[in-house]
Amino acid sequence: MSMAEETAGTEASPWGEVTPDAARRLLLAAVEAFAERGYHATTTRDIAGRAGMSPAALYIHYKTKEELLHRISRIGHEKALDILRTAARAEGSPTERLAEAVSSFVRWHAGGRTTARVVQYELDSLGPEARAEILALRRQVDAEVRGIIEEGVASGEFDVPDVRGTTLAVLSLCIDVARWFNVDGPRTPEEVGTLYAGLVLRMVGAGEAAGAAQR
Amino acid sequence: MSMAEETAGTEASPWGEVTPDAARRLLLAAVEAFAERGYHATTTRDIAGRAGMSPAALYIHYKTKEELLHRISRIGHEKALDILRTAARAEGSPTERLAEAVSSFVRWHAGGRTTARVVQYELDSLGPEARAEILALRRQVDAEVRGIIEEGVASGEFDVPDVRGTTLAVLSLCIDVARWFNVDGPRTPEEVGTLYAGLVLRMVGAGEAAGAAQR
DNA sequence: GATCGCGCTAAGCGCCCGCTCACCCATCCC
DNA sequence: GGGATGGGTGAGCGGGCGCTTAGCGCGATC
Repeated sequence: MSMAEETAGTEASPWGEVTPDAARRLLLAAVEAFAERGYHATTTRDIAGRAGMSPAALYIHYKTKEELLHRISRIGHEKALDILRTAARAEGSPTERLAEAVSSFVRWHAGGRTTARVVQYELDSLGPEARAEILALRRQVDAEVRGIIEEGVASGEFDVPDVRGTTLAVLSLCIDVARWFNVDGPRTPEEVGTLYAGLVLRMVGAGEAAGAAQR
Repeated sequence: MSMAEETAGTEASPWGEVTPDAARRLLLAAVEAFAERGYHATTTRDIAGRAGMSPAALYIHYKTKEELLHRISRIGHEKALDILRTAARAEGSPTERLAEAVSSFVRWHAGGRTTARVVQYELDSLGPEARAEILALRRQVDAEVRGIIEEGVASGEFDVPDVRGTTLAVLSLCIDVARWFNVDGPRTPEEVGTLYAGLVLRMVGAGEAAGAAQR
Protein backbone atom coordinates (compact mmCIF):
# COMPACT_ATOMS: atom_id res chain seq x y z
CA MET A 1 0.00 0.00 0.00
CA SER A 2 2.85 2.41 0.71
CA MET A 3 5.27 0.89 -1.75
CA ALA A 4 3.26 1.70 -4.85
CA GLU A 5 5.66 4.51 -5.76
CA GLU A 6 8.55 2.03 -5.99
CA THR A 7 8.58 2.43 -9.75
CA ALA A 8 9.12 6.18 -9.45
CA GLY A 9 12.55 6.78 -7.88
CA THR A 10 14.16 3.54 -8.92
CA GLU A 11 15.12 2.79 -12.50
CA ALA A 12 12.23 0.51 -13.48
CA SER A 13 12.57 -2.20 -10.85
CA PRO A 14 12.94 -5.52 -12.61
CA TRP A 15 10.40 -7.33 -10.47
CA GLY A 16 7.79 -7.08 -13.19
CA GLU A 17 8.61 -10.60 -14.31
CA VAL A 18 7.62 -12.03 -10.95
CA THR A 19 4.11 -13.43 -10.90
CA PRO A 20 1.53 -13.77 -9.50
CA ASP A 21 0.97 -10.42 -7.88
CA ALA A 22 1.06 -11.75 -4.29
CA ALA A 23 4.44 -13.39 -4.93
CA ARG A 24 5.83 -10.10 -6.21
CA ARG A 25 4.52 -8.17 -3.23
CA LEU A 26 6.17 -10.66 -0.90
CA LEU A 27 9.46 -10.41 -2.81
CA LEU A 28 9.37 -6.63 -2.66
CA ALA A 29 8.63 -6.73 1.06
CA ALA A 30 11.53 -9.15 1.55
CA VAL A 31 13.93 -6.86 -0.35
CA GLU A 32 12.98 -3.95 1.88
CA ALA A 33 13.28 -5.95 5.07
CA PHE A 34 16.55 -7.67 4.13
CA ALA A 35 18.10 -4.33 3.12
CA GLU A 36 17.06 -2.64 6.36
CA ARG A 37 17.91 -5.31 8.89
CA GLY A 38 19.81 -8.03 7.09
CA TYR A 39 18.64 -11.50 6.15
CA HIS A 40 19.11 -13.22 9.50
CA ALA A 41 17.51 -10.40 11.48
CA THR A 42 14.42 -10.42 9.29
CA THR A 43 11.52 -12.65 10.30
CA THR A 44 9.04 -14.29 7.98
CA ARG A 45 6.32 -12.61 10.03
CA ASP A 46 7.85 -9.22 9.19
CA ILE A 47 7.99 -9.96 5.47
CA ALA A 48 4.40 -11.20 5.37
CA GLY A 49 3.24 -8.24 7.46
CA ARG A 50 4.85 -5.72 5.06
CA ALA A 51 3.08 -7.45 2.19
CA GLY A 52 -0.20 -7.23 4.08
CA MET A 53 -0.57 -10.96 4.49
CA SER A 54 -0.48 -13.59 7.20
CA PRO A 55 2.81 -15.41 7.93
CA ALA A 56 1.54 -18.63 6.38
CA ALA A 57 0.85 -16.98 3.02
CA LEU A 58 4.57 -16.75 2.36
CA TYR A 59 4.87 -20.52 2.13
CA ILE A 60 2.30 -20.78 -0.64
CA HIS A 61 4.64 -18.95 -3.00
CA TYR A 62 8.07 -19.82 -1.60
CA LYS A 63 9.34 -23.02 -0.04
CA THR A 64 11.57 -21.30 2.49
CA LYS A 65 12.78 -17.87 3.55
CA GLU A 66 16.07 -18.67 1.82
CA GLU A 67 14.31 -19.18 -1.50
CA LEU A 68 13.19 -15.55 -1.29
CA LEU A 69 16.78 -14.40 -0.89
CA HIS A 70 17.92 -16.70 -3.67
CA ARG A 71 15.33 -15.33 -6.10
CA ILE A 72 16.17 -11.73 -5.17
CA SER A 73 19.86 -12.37 -5.57
CA ARG A 74 19.55 -14.06 -8.94
CA ILE A 75 17.25 -11.48 -10.45
CA GLY A 76 19.44 -8.68 -9.10
CA HIS A 77 22.66 -10.15 -10.43
CA GLU A 78 21.08 -10.76 -13.81
CA LYS A 79 20.02 -7.12 -13.92
CA ALA A 80 23.50 -5.95 -12.93
CA LEU A 81 25.10 -8.18 -15.54
CA ASP A 82 22.66 -6.90 -18.14
CA ILE A 83 23.61 -3.29 -17.36
CA LEU A 84 27.31 -4.02 -17.76
CA ARG A 85 26.84 -6.07 -20.91
CA THR A 86 24.84 -3.31 -22.56
CA ALA A 87 27.61 -0.82 -21.83
CA ALA A 88 30.43 -3.17 -22.77
CA ARG A 89 28.94 -4.10 -26.14
CA ALA A 90 27.87 -0.63 -27.17
CA GLU A 91 29.69 1.25 -29.88
CA GLY A 92 32.53 3.56 -29.01
CA SER A 93 36.09 3.47 -27.74
CA PRO A 94 37.06 1.46 -24.65
CA THR A 95 37.30 4.79 -22.82
CA GLU A 96 33.73 5.67 -23.66
CA ARG A 97 32.42 2.21 -22.92
CA LEU A 98 34.24 1.95 -19.58
CA ALA A 99 32.88 5.33 -18.53
CA GLU A 100 29.36 4.30 -19.49
CA ALA A 101 29.71 0.92 -17.78
CA VAL A 102 30.91 2.46 -14.53
CA SER A 103 28.40 5.29 -14.45
CA SER A 104 25.40 3.08 -15.21
CA PHE A 105 26.57 0.38 -12.79
CA VAL A 106 27.00 3.02 -10.09
CA ARG A 107 23.63 4.56 -10.87
CA TRP A 108 22.05 1.18 -10.33
CA HIS A 109 23.81 0.66 -7.00
CA ALA A 110 22.91 4.14 -5.78
CA GLY A 111 19.38 4.46 -7.13
CA GLY A 112 18.36 0.92 -6.32
CA ARG A 113 20.36 0.87 -3.14
CA THR A 114 17.74 -1.23 -1.37
CA THR A 115 17.99 -4.04 -3.88
CA ALA A 116 21.71 -3.66 -4.46
CA ARG A 117 22.43 -3.97 -0.76
CA VAL A 118 20.71 -7.30 -0.54
CA VAL A 119 22.24 -8.51 -3.78
CA GLN A 120 25.80 -7.55 -2.91
CA TYR A 121 25.98 -8.10 0.85
CA GLU A 122 23.76 -11.05 1.71
CA LEU A 123 25.55 -13.58 -0.49
CA ASP A 124 26.94 -15.48 2.49
CA SER A 125 23.45 -16.11 3.82
CA LEU A 126 22.72 -18.41 0.89
CA GLY A 127 23.30 -22.14 1.02
CA PRO A 128 26.22 -23.69 -0.90
CA GLU A 129 24.41 -24.54 -4.16
CA ALA A 130 22.60 -21.22 -4.39
CA ARG A 131 25.82 -19.36 -3.62
CA ALA A 132 27.68 -21.27 -6.31
CA GLU A 133 25.07 -20.27 -8.88
CA ILE A 134 25.36 -16.59 -7.91
CA LEU A 135 29.16 -16.73 -7.92
CA ALA A 136 29.03 -17.90 -11.54
CA LEU A 137 27.07 -14.75 -12.40
CA ARG A 138 29.66 -12.67 -10.56
CA ARG A 139 32.43 -14.17 -12.62
CA GLN A 140 30.59 -13.06 -15.74
CA VAL A 141 30.31 -9.55 -14.31
CA ASP A 142 34.06 -9.51 -13.69
CA ALA A 143 34.81 -10.82 -17.19
CA GLU A 144 32.70 -8.09 -18.76
CA VAL A 145 34.63 -5.27 -17.07
CA ARG A 146 37.97 -6.97 -17.58
CA GLY A 147 37.14 -7.26 -21.27
CA ILE A 148 36.74 -3.52 -21.68
CA ILE A 149 39.97 -2.82 -19.83
CA GLU A 150 41.89 -5.35 -21.90
CA GLU A 151 40.64 -3.76 -25.09
CA GLY A 152 41.71 -0.35 -23.84
CA VAL A 153 45.18 -1.69 -23.05
CA ALA A 154 45.39 -3.33 -26.46
CA SER A 155 44.39 -0.11 -28.22
CA GLY A 156 46.90 1.87 -26.18
CA GLU A 157 44.23 4.07 -24.59
CA PHE A 158 44.77 2.59 -21.14
CA ASP A 159 47.92 2.04 -19.13
CA VAL A 160 47.21 -0.79 -16.69
CA PRO A 161 50.05 -2.87 -15.24
CA ASP A 162 47.73 -5.25 -13.33
CA VAL A 163 44.52 -5.86 -15.28
CA ARG A 164 42.97 -8.38 -12.89
CA GLY A 165 43.74 -6.30 -9.83
CA THR A 166 42.48 -3.11 -11.41
CA THR A 167 39.28 -4.84 -12.56
CA LEU A 168 38.74 -6.02 -9.01
CA ALA A 169 39.29 -2.52 -7.67
CA VAL A 170 36.92 -0.92 -10.18
CA LEU A 171 34.13 -3.36 -9.38
CA SER A 172 34.80 -3.07 -5.66
CA LEU A 173 34.53 0.71 -5.87
CA CYS A 174 31.19 0.52 -7.68
CA ILE A 175 29.69 -2.17 -5.46
CA ASP A 176 30.58 -0.39 -2.23
CA VAL A 177 28.34 2.48 -3.31
CA ALA A 178 25.43 0.35 -2.13
CA ARG A 179 26.91 0.41 1.39
CA TRP A 180 27.37 4.15 1.87
CA PHE A 181 24.96 5.82 -0.54
CA ASN A 182 22.25 7.77 1.24
CA VAL A 183 19.11 8.76 -0.62
CA ASP A 184 18.75 11.83 1.60
CA GLY A 185 22.42 12.75 1.10
CA PRO A 186 23.78 15.60 -1.00
CA ARG A 187 24.50 13.59 -4.16
CA THR A 188 22.19 12.14 -6.78
CA PRO A 189 22.93 8.74 -8.30
CA GLU A 190 23.75 10.53 -11.58
CA GLU A 191 26.34 12.74 -9.89
CA VAL A 192 28.04 9.81 -8.21
CA GLY A 193 28.02 7.93 -11.52
CA THR A 194 29.73 10.81 -13.30
CA LEU A 195 32.25 11.31 -10.49
CA TYR A 196 33.11 7.62 -10.42
CA ALA A 197 33.42 7.29 -14.18
CA GLY A 198 36.04 10.05 -14.08
CA LEU A 199 37.91 8.45 -11.21
CA VAL A 200 37.96 5.06 -12.92
CA LEU A 201 39.27 6.53 -16.17
CA ARG A 202 42.14 7.96 -14.17
CA MET A 203 42.72 4.58 -12.52
CA VAL A 204 43.23 2.95 -15.91
CA GLY A 205 45.43 5.77 -17.12
CA ALA A 206 42.98 6.91 -19.77
CA GLY A 207 43.49 10.58 -18.94
CA GLU A 208 47.18 10.43 -19.71
CA ALA A 209 46.84 9.45 -23.32
CA ALA A 210 44.05 11.97 -23.82
CA GLY A 211 46.08 14.60 -21.99
CA ALA A 212 49.18 13.81 -24.03
CA ALA A 213 47.17 14.08 -27.22
CA GLN A 214 45.94 17.50 -26.19
CA ARG A 215 49.41 18.80 -25.43
CA MET B 1 43.22 -23.54 21.89
CA SER B 2 43.25 -23.34 18.10
CA MET B 3 43.42 -19.56 17.93
CA ALA B 4 46.77 -19.18 19.62
CA GLU B 5 48.45 -18.38 16.31
CA GLU B 6 46.26 -15.30 15.89
CA THR B 7 49.22 -13.06 16.62
CA ALA B 8 51.19 -14.60 13.77
CA GLY B 9 49.47 -13.69 10.48
CA THR B 10 47.74 -10.56 11.68
CA GLU B 11 49.59 -7.36 12.35
CA ALA B 12 49.75 -7.45 16.15
CA SER B 13 46.07 -7.71 16.98
CA PRO B 14 45.19 -4.85 19.29
CA TRP B 15 43.25 -6.97 21.75
CA GLY B 16 46.12 -6.95 24.19
CA GLU B 17 44.52 -4.15 26.12
CA VAL B 18 41.46 -6.28 26.90
CA THR B 19 41.59 -7.86 30.34
CA PRO B 20 41.11 -10.22 32.04
CA ASP B 21 42.21 -13.12 29.90
CA ALA B 22 38.78 -14.76 29.73
CA ALA B 23 37.21 -11.52 28.51
CA ARG B 24 39.79 -11.30 25.73
CA ARG B 25 39.21 -14.90 24.67
CA LEU B 26 35.49 -14.23 24.47
CA LEU B 27 36.07 -11.08 22.44
CA LEU B 28 38.34 -12.93 20.02
CA ALA B 29 35.79 -15.72 19.66
CA ALA B 30 33.07 -13.15 19.00
CA VAL B 31 35.17 -11.46 16.29
CA GLU B 32 35.63 -14.79 14.53
CA ALA B 33 31.98 -15.75 14.78
CA PHE B 34 30.63 -12.33 13.75
CA ALA B 35 32.99 -12.23 10.77
CA GLU B 36 32.00 -15.71 9.61
CA ARG B 37 28.25 -15.60 10.03
CA GLY B 38 27.29 -12.03 10.87
CA TYR B 39 26.16 -10.60 14.18
CA HIS B 40 22.52 -11.68 14.07
CA ALA B 41 23.31 -15.20 12.91
CA THR B 42 25.80 -15.73 15.73
CA THR B 43 24.53 -17.20 18.99
CA THR B 44 25.92 -16.52 22.43
CA ARG B 45 26.28 -20.28 22.79
CA ASP B 46 28.54 -20.31 19.72
CA ILE B 47 30.74 -17.51 21.06
CA ALA B 48 31.10 -19.12 24.48
CA GLY B 49 31.79 -22.50 22.86
CA ARG B 50 34.61 -21.10 20.72
CA ALA B 51 36.15 -19.59 23.84
CA GLY B 52 35.87 -22.96 25.59
CA MET B 53 33.36 -21.77 28.15
CA SER B 54 29.74 -22.28 29.09
CA PRO B 55 27.10 -19.91 27.67
CA ALA B 56 26.58 -18.28 31.05
CA ALA B 57 30.26 -17.27 31.35
CA LEU B 58 29.77 -14.64 28.68
CA TYR B 59 27.51 -12.62 30.96
CA ILE B 60 30.12 -12.35 33.68
CA HIS B 61 32.27 -10.17 31.43
CA TYR B 62 29.69 -8.52 29.14
CA LYS B 63 26.21 -7.30 29.87
CA THR B 64 24.78 -8.29 26.51
CA LYS B 65 25.80 -9.75 23.17
CA GLU B 66 25.58 -6.23 21.75
CA GLU B 67 28.20 -4.98 24.19
CA LEU B 68 30.63 -7.42 22.63
CA LEU B 69 30.01 -5.96 19.19
CA HIS B 70 30.27 -2.43 20.55
CA ARG B 71 33.64 -3.12 22.17
CA ILE B 72 34.97 -4.80 19.04
CA SER B 73 33.77 -1.96 16.86
CA ARG B 74 35.26 0.78 19.03
CA ILE B 75 38.65 -0.86 19.42
CA GLY B 76 38.75 -1.62 15.70
CA HIS B 77 37.86 1.89 14.65
CA GLU B 78 40.41 3.35 17.04
CA LYS B 79 43.06 1.12 15.50
CA ALA B 80 42.05 2.13 11.99
CA LEU B 81 42.10 5.80 12.92
CA ASP B 82 45.50 5.36 14.52
CA ILE B 83 46.90 3.83 11.34
CA LEU B 84 45.64 6.70 9.20
CA ARG B 85 46.79 9.37 11.66
CA THR B 86 50.29 7.93 11.76
CA ALA B 87 50.52 8.05 7.97
CA ALA B 88 48.89 11.47 7.67
CA ARG B 89 51.20 13.12 10.19
CA ALA B 90 54.42 11.55 9.02
CA GLU B 91 57.01 13.56 7.17
CA GLY B 92 57.00 13.75 3.41
CA SER B 93 54.98 15.17 0.56
CA PRO B 94 51.19 14.71 0.35
CA THR B 95 51.85 12.17 -2.40
CA GLU B 96 54.07 10.09 -0.16
CA ARG B 97 51.75 10.38 2.81
CA LEU B 98 48.64 9.49 0.82
CA ALA B 99 50.39 6.45 -0.63
CA GLU B 100 51.47 5.34 2.82
CA ALA B 101 48.03 6.00 4.31
CA VAL B 102 46.28 3.95 1.63
CA SER B 103 48.72 1.08 1.62
CA SER B 104 48.77 0.69 5.40
CA PHE B 105 45.00 1.09 5.66
CA VAL B 106 44.54 -1.55 2.98
CA ARG B 107 47.06 -3.87 4.64
CA TRP B 108 45.02 -3.67 7.82
CA HIS B 109 41.76 -4.47 6.03
CA ALA B 110 43.30 -7.37 4.14
CA GLY B 111 45.52 -8.84 6.85
CA GLY B 112 43.04 -8.38 9.65
CA ARG B 113 40.11 -9.16 7.42
CA THR B 114 38.29 -10.98 10.21
CA THR B 115 38.29 -7.93 12.46
CA ALA B 116 37.84 -5.42 9.66
CA ARG B 117 34.76 -7.21 8.39
CA VAL B 118 33.03 -6.93 11.72
CA VAL B 119 34.17 -3.34 12.20
CA GLN B 120 33.09 -2.13 8.78
CA TYR B 121 29.98 -4.17 8.05
CA GLU B 122 28.15 -4.78 11.33
CA LEU B 123 27.66 -1.12 12.21
CA ASP B 124 23.90 -1.29 11.67
CA SER B 125 23.56 -4.02 14.26
CA LEU B 126 24.50 -1.58 17.01
CA GLY B 127 21.91 0.39 18.95
CA PRO B 128 21.48 4.14 18.31
CA GLU B 129 23.85 5.46 21.00
CA ALA B 130 26.61 3.00 20.23
CA ARG B 131 26.26 3.65 16.52
CA ALA B 132 26.48 7.41 17.09
CA GLU B 133 29.73 6.96 18.98
CA ILE B 134 31.23 4.88 16.18
CA LEU B 135 30.05 7.30 13.51
CA ALA B 136 31.98 10.06 15.27
CA LEU B 137 35.14 7.98 14.89
CA ARG B 138 34.34 7.45 11.21
CA ARG B 139 34.07 11.19 10.70
CA GLN B 140 37.58 11.54 12.10
CA VAL B 141 38.80 8.87 9.70
CA ASP B 142 37.28 10.78 6.80
CA ALA B 143 38.78 14.08 7.97
CA GLU B 144 42.25 12.54 8.15
CA VAL B 145 42.20 11.38 4.53
CA ARG B 146 40.53 14.56 3.31
CA GLY B 147 43.27 16.54 5.02
CA ILE B 148 46.03 14.86 3.03
CA ILE B 149 44.15 15.35 -0.23
CA GLU B 150 43.50 19.02 0.52
CA GLU B 151 47.19 19.57 1.22
CA GLY B 152 48.07 17.90 -2.05
CA VAL B 153 45.67 20.14 -3.92
CA ALA B 154 47.07 23.21 -2.16
CA SER B 155 50.64 22.25 -3.05
CA GLY B 156 49.63 21.58 -6.67
CA GLU B 157 50.63 17.93 -6.52
CA PHE B 158 47.03 16.73 -6.84
CA ASP B 159 44.33 17.68 -9.28
CA VAL B 160 41.00 16.93 -7.57
CA PRO B 161 37.81 18.71 -8.66
CA ASP B 162 35.64 17.13 -5.94
CA VAL B 163 37.62 16.66 -2.74
CA ARG B 164 34.77 15.31 -0.58
CA GLY B 165 33.62 12.88 -3.26
CA THR B 166 37.12 11.66 -3.98
CA THR B 167 37.82 11.19 -0.27
CA LEU B 168 34.67 9.12 -0.02
CA ALA B 169 35.72 7.02 -3.00
CA VAL B 170 39.23 6.44 -1.66
CA LEU B 171 37.95 5.29 1.72
CA SER B 172 35.23 3.19 0.11
CA LEU B 173 37.82 1.46 -2.06
CA CYS B 174 39.99 0.62 0.94
CA ILE B 175 37.15 -0.51 3.18
CA ASP B 176 35.66 -2.83 0.59
CA VAL B 177 38.89 -4.82 0.64
CA ALA B 178 37.55 -6.43 3.80
CA ARG B 179 34.61 -7.80 1.81
CA TRP B 180 36.45 -9.49 -1.04
CA PHE B 181 39.95 -10.22 0.25
CA ASN B 182 40.67 -13.91 0.53
CA VAL B 183 43.58 -15.13 2.63
CA ASP B 184 43.96 -18.16 0.36
CA GLY B 185 43.81 -15.97 -2.76
CA PRO B 186 46.70 -15.06 -5.04
CA ARG B 187 47.54 -11.69 -3.46
CA THR B 188 49.22 -10.80 -0.19
CA PRO B 189 47.99 -7.82 1.83
CA GLU B 190 51.24 -6.04 0.92
CA GLU B 191 50.64 -6.51 -2.80
CA VAL B 192 47.10 -5.21 -2.58
CA GLY B 193 48.33 -2.24 -0.54
CA THR B 194 50.91 -1.34 -3.16
CA LEU B 195 48.44 -1.79 -6.02
CA TYR B 196 45.83 0.35 -4.30
CA ALA B 197 48.27 3.11 -3.38
CA GLY B 198 49.14 3.42 -7.05
CA LEU B 199 45.50 3.46 -8.11
CA VAL B 200 44.64 6.13 -5.55
CA LEU B 201 47.51 8.36 -6.62
CA ARG B 202 46.11 8.20 -10.12
CA MET B 203 42.63 9.03 -8.79
CA VAL B 204 43.93 12.27 -7.27
CA GLY B 205 45.90 13.12 -10.38
CA ALA B 206 49.28 12.79 -8.67
CA GLY B 207 50.79 10.94 -11.61
CA GLU B 208 50.11 13.80 -13.98
CA ALA B 209 52.24 16.37 -12.22
CA ALA B 210 55.02 13.83 -11.76
CA GLY B 211 54.64 12.73 -15.35
CA ALA B 212 54.69 16.32 -16.55
CA ALA B 213 57.81 17.00 -14.50
CA GLN B 214 59.52 14.01 -16.07
CA ARG B 215 58.72 15.10 -19.61
C1' DG C 1 -26.84 -23.75 -7.84
C1' DA C 2 -23.92 -27.49 -6.21
C1' DT C 3 -18.99 -28.62 -6.83
C1' DC C 4 -14.47 -27.90 -7.02
C1' DG C 5 -9.97 -25.88 -6.41
C1' DC C 6 -7.05 -22.27 -5.06
C1' DG C 7 -5.36 -18.46 -2.25
C1' DC C 8 -5.37 -17.50 2.18
C1' DT C 9 -5.84 -17.53 7.47
C1' DA C 10 -5.82 -18.98 12.57
C1' DA C 11 -3.68 -21.72 15.44
C1' DG C 12 0.04 -23.93 16.90
C1' DC C 13 4.32 -27.36 16.87
C1' DG C 14 8.99 -28.04 18.09
C1' DC C 15 13.02 -25.70 18.60
C1' DC C 16 16.48 -22.60 19.95
C1' DC C 17 17.31 -17.93 21.20
C1' DG C 18 19.32 -14.26 24.78
C1' DC C 19 19.69 -14.19 29.26
C1' DT C 20 19.20 -15.47 34.55
C1' DC C 21 19.77 -17.81 38.83
C1' DA C 22 21.23 -20.84 42.38
C1' DC C 23 25.14 -22.88 43.41
C1' DC C 24 30.38 -24.54 43.10
C1' DC C 25 35.23 -24.16 43.85
C1' DA C 26 39.64 -22.19 43.79
C1' DT C 27 42.40 -18.46 45.87
C1' DC C 28 43.69 -15.15 49.27
C1' DC C 29 43.54 -12.51 53.72
C1' DC C 30 43.50 -12.78 58.70
C1' DG D 1 41.25 -22.84 59.28
C1' DG D 2 37.18 -19.86 58.21
C1' DG D 3 35.04 -16.74 55.47
C1' DA D 4 34.81 -13.57 51.78
C1' DT D 5 35.50 -12.90 46.83
C1' DG D 6 34.99 -13.59 42.13
C1' DG D 7 35.26 -16.45 37.88
C1' DG D 8 32.82 -20.30 36.54
C1' DT D 9 28.84 -23.99 35.73
C1' DG D 10 24.11 -26.59 34.82
C1' DA D 11 19.65 -26.04 34.38
C1' DG D 12 16.08 -23.53 32.78
C1' DC D 13 12.91 -19.18 31.97
C1' DG D 14 9.93 -16.67 28.68
C1' DG D 15 9.58 -15.76 24.22
C1' DG D 16 10.02 -15.60 19.30
C1' DC D 17 11.63 -18.22 15.48
C1' DG D 18 10.73 -20.99 10.73
C1' DC D 19 7.44 -23.64 9.19
C1' DT D 20 2.95 -26.82 9.05
C1' DT D 21 -1.76 -28.06 9.02
C1' DA D 22 -6.81 -27.95 9.11
C1' DG D 23 -10.15 -25.49 7.35
C1' DC D 24 -12.55 -21.22 5.23
C1' DG D 25 -14.34 -18.06 1.47
C1' DC D 26 -15.04 -17.30 -3.13
C1' DG D 27 -14.84 -17.19 -8.20
C1' DA D 28 -14.94 -20.43 -12.15
C1' DT D 29 -17.18 -24.60 -14.17
C1' DC D 30 -20.96 -27.45 -15.72
